[in-house]
Amino acid sequence: MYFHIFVEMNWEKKHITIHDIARELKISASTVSRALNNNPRISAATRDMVQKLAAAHGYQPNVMASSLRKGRGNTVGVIVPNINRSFFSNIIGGIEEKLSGAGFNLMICQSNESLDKEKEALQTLMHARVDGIMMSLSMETQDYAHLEKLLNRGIRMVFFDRVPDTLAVDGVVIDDHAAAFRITTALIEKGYRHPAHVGGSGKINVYRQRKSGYLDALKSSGSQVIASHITETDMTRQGGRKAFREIMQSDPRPDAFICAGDLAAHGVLLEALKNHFRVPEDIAVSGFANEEFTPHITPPLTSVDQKGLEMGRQAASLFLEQEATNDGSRIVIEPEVLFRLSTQKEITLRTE
Amino acid sequence: MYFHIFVEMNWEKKHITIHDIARELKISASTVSRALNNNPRISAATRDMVQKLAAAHGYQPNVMASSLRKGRGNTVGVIVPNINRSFFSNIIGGIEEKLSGAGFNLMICQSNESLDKEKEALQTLMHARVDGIMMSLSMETQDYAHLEKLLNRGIRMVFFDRVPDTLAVDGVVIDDHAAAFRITTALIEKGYRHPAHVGGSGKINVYRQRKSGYLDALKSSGSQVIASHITETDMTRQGGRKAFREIMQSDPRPDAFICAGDLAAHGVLLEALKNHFRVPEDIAVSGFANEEFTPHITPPLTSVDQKGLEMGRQAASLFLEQEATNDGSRIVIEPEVLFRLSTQKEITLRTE
DNA sequence: CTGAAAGCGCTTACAG
DNA sequence: CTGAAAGCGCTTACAG
Repeated sequence: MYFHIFVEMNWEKKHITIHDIARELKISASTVSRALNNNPRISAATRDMVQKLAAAHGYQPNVMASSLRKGRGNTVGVIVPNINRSFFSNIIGGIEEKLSGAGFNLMICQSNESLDKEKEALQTLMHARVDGIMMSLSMETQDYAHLEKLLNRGIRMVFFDRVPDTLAVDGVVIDDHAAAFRITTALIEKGYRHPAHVGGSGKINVYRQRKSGYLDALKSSGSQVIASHITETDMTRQGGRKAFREIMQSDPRPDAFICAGDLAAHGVLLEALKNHFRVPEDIAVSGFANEEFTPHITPPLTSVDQKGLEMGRQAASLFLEQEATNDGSRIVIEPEVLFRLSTQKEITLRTE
Repeated sequence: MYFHIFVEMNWEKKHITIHDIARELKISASTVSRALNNNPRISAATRDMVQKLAAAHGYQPNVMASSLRKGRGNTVGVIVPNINRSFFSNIIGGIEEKLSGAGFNLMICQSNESLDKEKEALQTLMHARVDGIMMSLSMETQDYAHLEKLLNRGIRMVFFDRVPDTLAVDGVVIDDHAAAFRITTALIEKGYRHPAHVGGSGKINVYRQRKSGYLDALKSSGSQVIASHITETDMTRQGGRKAFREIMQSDPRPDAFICAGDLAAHGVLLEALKNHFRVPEDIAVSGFANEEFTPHITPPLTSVDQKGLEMGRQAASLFLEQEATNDGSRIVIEPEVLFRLSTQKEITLRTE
């Protein structure tokens, strides 16, 4: 009786190995290993026999052992600025979807927009012997020496959204320029005369793209570029409020704010309302990223769907297809502009 | 020359092992291993010598090898309903902070509030041979058989926020009852006569607690409990809108809505405004979870800070202290109610 | 098609 | 205080 219980507990606790299966089937562990891995040199009969017994015992390969032996762990590291922004968590969802199908696990790190934390995360991931790294740069990351070092060591890397522009690395981005261009053009067509631009740091590629999309739209519609209508800010609500106050000093005053981020756009919006401007009648506001809150504020905020899920999937595919070298291929995804009430000039007049 | 280059490349590519260090120092690999792990039986002199050389070479232990040998991987699995809710991402932040200090890595999975995905995640984590699991139940999880199985196998588990109430497991929760009690009491004191309650599924512990906090507050303030003022909904904006319409049918009408979630509260708020009620003058609305958007909508929404970071830290500490068995200890954290404009009755009268 | 053997890099009784 | 040896569970040339 006691013995029985003891055996049962062992059943529960002890993991079954290929040797257990081999012994039971009176074949070698090598054969079991091959059968389990669908090695073509194994007869169909033994393969099926092995796989059946393995399934019956609920055999699970010890990933540490196989990783150690194979020299790679089937894990990929992911670094995002922040996990709780819907854009990035969607990307992670897309990556996970593709990669877990291919048998990879994810190790997720946050840089919190800090270069030091980014380096730290890289450190951790290399330490964990990941098979590759998928990441988006932190805002602070201007210099790519730490990334080059890894690339030179032959580490597989794929970047998404925020890509080191001077490095020939694989990456997937959205067409930021097109999104900003489309918004700006649309607002001009709706009758807004002087769209302003609240951008992010010019050191960051995506923000440069958004700004140049805005500028090109002004030019191609024959509008004047007014220097005092263009500013840079950190992408916070506070930054947006400040940007609004500053830009509204200028003459002529703008009647639209194309913002490179949703938080800044929301700041602009709140400050505009606070100063008794009507949105969208007097002033239009648009953001970027389609954060969860954007459709639910008053008025709902025009923004850009950056296709995070899609981006994650594509980045993962790129990673899977990637050969030993990064050859600098770029996938560009079309963003979708979501026009909402905050840019809908004179809607009441429409019904006439 | 060529040879030199070859050597250099090897330097970059090949990971250095304890044997390399042993050879260079003319000692055994055992000693190197012990020195690196600060084994007290090693002389200070050799320890320092080894550690110095290891540092100089940038030695990094192969975690797969040590995991395989030790039979555990220094990884803990984390399952949350959803990674992009600020509450849960804060919890993850707290867990990471404590656990990475103790040398653990995190494997993060999302259940998406689905029991099936929760089981799948558990499967994945066991497969990866994690040393333990920290999790919050999915909304769908009513039956705990899958968890009991793991517990019986001796898997270390710590739960946070949504804890299986019939199992004697370690967990950390907030005092949901107290938060709901405090809000309800405060609203009654502010002059709201008939607070209604928009709750979540009664099958879930946290929602039961919030409801009973509401009920107890009514009782202790001598208010009447009106059955038609109490409803259950999924915690979406749509659910909140529907709940508002339903409850407003009843007689007497409520003049306040204590909601068990922020999205539902926002739905209530939007529907109230749409129907030309003034918030907070005619109707007060409060939420739960202090989601990012709550301070920024109009009017700002009273909500409850669930102390995610703190909860994550405490859960991680519990995990680290935990002996082989789950003994069912519960840590209860005090939430903080953040009163905002949405529950601020007759603020204009205040100034008289 | 199958097996015996070596080895991935570490840790840890065992011995001294 | 240190070393030789075994072994964690797998994979994979090598041999047949």
